[in-house]
Amino acid sequence: MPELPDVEHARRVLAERAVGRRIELTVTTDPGVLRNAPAETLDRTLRGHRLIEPERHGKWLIVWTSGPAIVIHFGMTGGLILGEGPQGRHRHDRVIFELDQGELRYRNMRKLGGLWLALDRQEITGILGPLGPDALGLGRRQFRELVARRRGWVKAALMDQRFLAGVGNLLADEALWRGRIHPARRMEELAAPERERLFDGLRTVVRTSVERFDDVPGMRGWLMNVRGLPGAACPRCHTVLGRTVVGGRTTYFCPRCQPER
DNA sequence: TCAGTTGTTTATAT
DNA sequence: AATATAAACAACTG
Repeated sequence: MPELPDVEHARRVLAERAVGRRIELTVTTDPGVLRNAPAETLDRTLRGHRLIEPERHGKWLIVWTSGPAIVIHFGMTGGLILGEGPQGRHRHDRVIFELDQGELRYRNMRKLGGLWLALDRQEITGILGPLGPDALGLGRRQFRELVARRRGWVKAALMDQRFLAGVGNLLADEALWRGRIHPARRMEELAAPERERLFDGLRTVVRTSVERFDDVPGMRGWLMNVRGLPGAACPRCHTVLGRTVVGGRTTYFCPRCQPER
């Protein structure tokens, strides 16, 4: 589930275990994931710098060093692995940062997403593009303001990174299911209590999935745990789930808990 | 062989 | 100006 929780997990691992380490060598085994600098530049620019506290905005990870920053997006199949050494390397480890102690690997099977080099915050802003507020720690009032100026399908809004940063297909379905809102309802037609339910569902889903990263998906009683299974039923009322497409993505919902109107 | 997959960008249409 | 849709990217799995 490379959505906000995965990226936040990676950020915490780095913060706890990699801050202070020095990059000795950057090995690029697949230049296809480098988006704005050739492998040689990446290595030359980063070499000798130490990792400092990383940041996250939505699904973007910003790995700061004492010099430039590495801007990382996981796409659908990416992640970071902190290893003790070269053992355990995988063929989808596309870039490897050899540290003075251990190594950091950017693994990405499908190569959507990638890795950027940025020299300052302004460059990072340009790489990230327009992003809404981060979904983790989003306040209720802020959410109300956001919703007030959005029209169209509610699920499309949740997944729109310019509206709200960090929520993808699975989290959007989960939040809607929790809030008992049909994914194809229109934002401007949601009544005030429905908007509050949506916020509550979103907050619970984002917070819980960040704190219990290892169990997501797979958490009992969650939509994620059953979506896609043949004959899957709503964990709440056991009605057979509905399946449709919203915002271009396969969408699961409970026809009973989340009525169309 | 075919359909499907957690994400984003681009083009096109409304 | 926003929003909706589809295709493309790419590499797998069932």
